[in-house]
This record gives sequence, C-alpha cells and structure tokens, in this order.
Amino acid sequence: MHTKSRTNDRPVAIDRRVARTRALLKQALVELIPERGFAAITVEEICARANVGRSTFYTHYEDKEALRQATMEDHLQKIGRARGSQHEGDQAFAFSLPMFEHALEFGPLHRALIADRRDAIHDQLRDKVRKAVRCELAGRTPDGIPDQIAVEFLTGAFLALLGWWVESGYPLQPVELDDHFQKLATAGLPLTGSEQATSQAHA
Amino acid sequence: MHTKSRTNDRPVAIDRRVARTRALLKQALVELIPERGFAAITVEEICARANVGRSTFYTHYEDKEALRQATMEDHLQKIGRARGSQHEGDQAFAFSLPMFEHALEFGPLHRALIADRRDAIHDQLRDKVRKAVRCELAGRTPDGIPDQIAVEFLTGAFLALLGWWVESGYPLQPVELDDHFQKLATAGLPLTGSEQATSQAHA
DNA sequence: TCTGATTCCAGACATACTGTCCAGTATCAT
DNA sequence: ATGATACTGGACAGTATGTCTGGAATCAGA
Repeated sequence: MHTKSRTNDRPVAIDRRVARTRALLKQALVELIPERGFAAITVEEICARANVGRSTFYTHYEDKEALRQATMEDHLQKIGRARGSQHEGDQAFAFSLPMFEHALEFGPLHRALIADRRDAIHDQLRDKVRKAVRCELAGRTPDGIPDQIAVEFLTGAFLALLGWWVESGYPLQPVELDDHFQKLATAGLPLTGSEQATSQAHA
Repeated sequence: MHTKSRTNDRPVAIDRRVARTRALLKQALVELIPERGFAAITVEEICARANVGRSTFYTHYEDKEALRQATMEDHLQKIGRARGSQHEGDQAFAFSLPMFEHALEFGPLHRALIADRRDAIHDQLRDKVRKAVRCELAGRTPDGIPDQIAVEFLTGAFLALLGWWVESGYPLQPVELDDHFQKLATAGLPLTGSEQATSQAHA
C-alpha cells in the first residue's frame, strides 16, 4: 500500500485515481465529523459525501476507524513538518507553541479530528504529546517526583488547555495561551489568596 | 420513572422486580466493559449476562448509552457520599485525595466506567472535577492568568494522573500520588537541571 | 390468601449498517 | 493502443437495533 517503489530509489507517485479517492474520503470524513460526530457517521454517508462507491471504500480502508487513523496520520505529519517555524522565546517547553499555532491555523480540521474528546481520536495525539513532554523533561524533574508522574501531569494539562481553547473558539492569541501554560507548568499555582490551603482549621 | 411518590411526602420504594432488573443490567455492563470495551458490547450481550430479556432492557433504558449514564450516575454518587471521610492534611486541594482513594477502593469498577479514556464516559467525570477545581480555586488564581485557564489546566492534569494511576495498576499509595499532585499543582516544575530553558542559543 | 396491577419474557418484525463479492466500465501509465 | 489497475452499482449474508405482541410470573395491598 502507501507508496510503491519501482526499483529501489525514489517512490513512484501513487495512481491518480487512488490519490483522488483517498483524498475525497478523508475530506468527507473531516466535513462530516463536526456535523454529526464520528460515532454517528456511517460508511455510506462518507461515500455519498465523497462521491465514491461504497465498495470502493473497502478496497482502501478496512473500517471507518482505519480511515480516521489515516486522516489523523496525515494531520499529525503536518504538525511535525510545521516544527520548522520555531519562534523560540525564553520558554521552558518548546513543543507547546507550535502546537497551539497549528491548532489555530487548521481550525475546523483540528476541531474535527483532535479536539473531540468524546471519541477515541485523542489517544493518538496524547501519545505524541507525551513523547514531546518526556523528551523535554529529560531527567530534570525536581525533588522526589517520578518522571512518569510529571509527564502525565503536564500532558494532561496541556491537552486540556488545548481542547478548551479550540472548543471555545480561540479566545486568546496562541502566544498568550502558551505563556499561561508555561507559567502554570513551571511555577504552579501559588494560590495568592489570604491563606495557603485548607489547613487553617485543624491538626 | 425513577422513584414514584404516592401522595407528596416520602418516595415509595421501587418495585423489587424493577430494582432487581436494573441492578443486574448495571452489574452486567460493569463486568463486560473491561472484557470487551464499551463500544463492542451489544445490548443482547448485556441481557444475556444479566439474565434479562432483551425486550425488558428497552423498557428500562433507551440505549446502551442510557444504561451507562445511569450506572455512572450511581457511581459518582458513591464518590460524593464518600467525601465524608476527609483526611484533610495541609494540602491546597481537598478534592483530590478522596477521589484517588475511591479509585483505589473501587478498582475494577473505576477502571471500567471512568478510566477508559477511549469512550465517551470520561466527560461526565471531567465536569465533576472541573467544578471541584473551580470551587477550590475561587478567585485565588495568581497574576494575569484567567481562572478558566487555571481550571482547565488543573482538571486535565488531575484526570491524566488519575487515569495513568488506574491503568498502570496503582503503583503508588493514594497519599503519595496526591502529594505529587499537590506539589506539581502548587509549585510547578522549576526544572532543576542546569539551564532553565531552551533560551540558551539565540535572540 | 385473593386480586388487580405491574413487570417480565420469548419471539417476531421492520429497519439499518456492515463487510464481501462480482462483472462491467472507466481511467491509468507507458 | 494496450494491458493493468481502479471504480462502480448492485446483490448478498450476517448482525444489531428498537418496537411490539400476548401470555406467564411476580408484585403490593387488603
């Protein structure tokens, strides 16, 4: 599948029909998800939207799931390639801003494929983020906190922020959001209020 | 449905048969989820496991989803009631430890109904946690960070930690995990390594 | 213990989606 | 131009859904 190499050097371009069909199916899926939610979509619907025969669908993808995987893959690759831009302020975590920026740029697509926490899609992205976090943390976790815990903590926090931001229509600039994320991640919530905790009363 | 009140004061106990049927269905669901995953389970399967006629199922619940909702509701109520135990150390956030402890106590149940991020279940719990966090934060967010952002950040971080802990078989004591959470939440990750950030090279 | 009300059940039904297969047609690369 | 490949619509069996029966079992209350 994928690309086929003829001899051994450059991969030969995919048959135009194949490319066309797959692109149409992916696009149809992306259009449909925000309208009806992934779970409710049927293969027939996707094909109708894409103007592709249902039997054709199954020659390319095993499943509705497989199509989503492929589409998601495309999408994540795009994020990876976008890493080049690199603003690189004086932040502690480099992965977050590019991600936020991508989420803004590919708004509807992102909302459809990634921000939909109600579907299984998120996991793939979560893994990607987890890796980025683990890489950037690289043994610099403070005190007695296990690396894994810090990684999960940050990954969850980041994805929650990202999801909220996308779902509420990008109420901040990417840089602002990233600043908040950086501050919360590195400095925490010192809880500026009068007392520091619930420890006021007893023990 | 639910409970029916005869005149106007105390609600009359539910018909034994109804109670029995619903309990059996809920229990069957909880048993089945870890075995095959919620999405793959069929109504017939649930009924078979519960020894309940399939037609009976539909007189109680509209849907597989409705059953899950109801089961989840039961479960969350249990968490709510457990709030009484209250260890209350000198931590900043009071909601976390009881939650961790409950997750440990109702291990399989919790894993089945809540920790399965791949299903839609999580959202309900997320809302609950969000509320708890927002309540405990109550305007004490530091600096220029919007409340909502702090809330999402913490909610995400907490749920990620909870999910990881449950899925990896409770490798820590609840109190330990909670300590780590508290520390990360209030003090952040000062990044103890040599340099503080990626700012070393340029600009 | 009797009785009317409620709930359970098995089974049948229409509907919908899935995944596979085919033979005919259109499009591709060369 | 031609052989290879991909697309098509339609048919197919299999499975799940949700609704509806009428009769049997179980209930609560007197």
